[in-house]
Amino acid sequence: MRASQFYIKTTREAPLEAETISHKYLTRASFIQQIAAGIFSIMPLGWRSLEKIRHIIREEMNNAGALEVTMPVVQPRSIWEESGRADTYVPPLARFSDRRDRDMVLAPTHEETVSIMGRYGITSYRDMPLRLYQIQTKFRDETRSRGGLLRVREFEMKDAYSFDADDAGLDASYDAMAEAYHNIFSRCGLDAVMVEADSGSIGGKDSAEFALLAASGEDSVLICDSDCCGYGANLEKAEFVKSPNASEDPGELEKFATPGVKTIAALAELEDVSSAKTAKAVFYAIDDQVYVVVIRGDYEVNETKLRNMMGGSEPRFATPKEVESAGFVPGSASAIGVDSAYVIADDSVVENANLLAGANEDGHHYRNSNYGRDWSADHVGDIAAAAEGCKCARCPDGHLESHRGIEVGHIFKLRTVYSEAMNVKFNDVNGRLQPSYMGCYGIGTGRLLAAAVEANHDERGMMLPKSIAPFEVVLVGVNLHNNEEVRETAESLYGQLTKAGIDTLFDDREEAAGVKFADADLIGMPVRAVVSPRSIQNGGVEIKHREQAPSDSRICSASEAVDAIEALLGG
RNA sequence: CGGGGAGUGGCGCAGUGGAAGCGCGCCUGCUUUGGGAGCAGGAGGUCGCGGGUUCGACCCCCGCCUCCCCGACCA
Repeated sequence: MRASQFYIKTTREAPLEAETISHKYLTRASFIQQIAAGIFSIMPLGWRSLEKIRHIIREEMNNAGALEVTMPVVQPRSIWEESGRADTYVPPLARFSDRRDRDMVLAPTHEETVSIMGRYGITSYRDMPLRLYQIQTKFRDETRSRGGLLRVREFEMKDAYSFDADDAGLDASYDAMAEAYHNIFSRCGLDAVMVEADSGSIGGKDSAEFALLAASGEDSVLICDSDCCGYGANLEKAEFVKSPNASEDPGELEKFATPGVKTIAALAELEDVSSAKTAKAVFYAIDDQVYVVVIRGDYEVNETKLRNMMGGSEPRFATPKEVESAGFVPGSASAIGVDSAYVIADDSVVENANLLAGANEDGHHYRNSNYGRDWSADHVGDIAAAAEGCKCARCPDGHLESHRGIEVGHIFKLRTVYSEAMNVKFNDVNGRLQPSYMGCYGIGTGRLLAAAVEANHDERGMMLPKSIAPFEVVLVGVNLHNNEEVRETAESLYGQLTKAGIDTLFDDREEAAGVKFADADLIGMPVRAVVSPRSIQNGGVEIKHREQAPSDSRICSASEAVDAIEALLGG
């Protein structure tokens, strides 16, 4: 492609609203253009990168036995009523009425339509496995979009769905997809880690997300630092082994004055002990019932674990009013002596003796509170959030490292949630009607591109991996328009590169050399070849990799340039 | 939805109750060509929208819209 025939309009400055690196670079390099909050157009350069991503995805999906389809973005609301998600989907469905006043929605995902597609033809266990995928636009009316393409409202996603006759089949489909995902990310040059994830309120048993570790990520991911177990999970899901306090005999419950002490940190400091020697009480409302949640002072509550333990309803912080009317004194709260309270306890407070706890009296706490003797709970379990340094639950020596990650893919075992609701049923070997076992598998293509930029850039611009860069090579001509030898050499090299099947951008614009170099760095093609009076004087063509400094470039003769460039590209 | 910030040429920004400016970009010509060039001449703005105050509003007042950041939320 000749740059003079293409649409490249780079800018020196990014728009005011761009804050993340990927947003700035993708905008400055004219890959994307913002139209509204969380809504973008894709420009020719961005399109090329996305097209390469799509191509890789298609190949891997096809290899995994999935068939490509397209399902509508605009859907009748009635099918969402059938699945039961018309009113429960969060964020809210974007709705509108058509001219006949029918209720329509913009699809945020496609379980409903794929279920309809599946039930059309799946009548026997012999019809499965069936794996379908599409690369399609979604619209989610997020309460807040952010970070350029990292989190948007309208976006393109590859979503795949599997139908199987039983759990074993679902496991096989899920594993096939997980393998395809590993291949996709690796072929995109991205080091994405697969970590366990919570399956969310939609149910299902297993779920995993693929995260690209990057400081700008929204996700917290915990990964075991030991080589032996490979355990990783996102913050919502992460398990860990709690470190017990030194065991001691129960002491006598003793109330003491703690004027002005409102926090665990202050309490621990006053008594000169670790916060692990305290019991912390926090207040949640679940289905409008107020609970006091008691956890050891050095841990935080994991609301997802809490939700799952309590049956799936979303917990929220209780209001001060609710806390008071339940009989608690914030700052000095505990479950001790509040008989009417609903109590949830993390196992960390159950197993450790002689903790400092609130006395439910302003300015007072207890020493030596012990579970079972001084108070008890209605529910006990693991509701603690894992954090950096916690002991790994899967291996003896490992500890968890905390990372920020960008969620670029997510796979779920849905099982029969949708097939029951949407009536995707088949006759099994015994002739009995069974719901199909479904899975769903998503990759955000735009987010993948943005994540790749977040993970691969320097101060001059993007450094996209060759498999997804808009071009593999940029051929810069300097003095093309007034130097016959330069022009002939460059044109000839461009022809050879094209013939060799190397995706080349030939910068034949009438721009100053500095402009072309700056653009090449910003767009970040993996290899740069320069033909100029100087390079010819030095023996031919100057080549360098994007990751090399200009001073590390080298000269090769025009005849060996294609081979040298291929070598630099690496395979 | 709560908190904070911002809307002035394509982009980044300044600005004053009395004739809308600067840098970059853009157009023409000439000169240039190794890190976003030089000279000269040009084009381009409903100062977010609607009301109000005023002889006069980009500026002051009221209402609204939009965008960004933090939080909440995120099958």
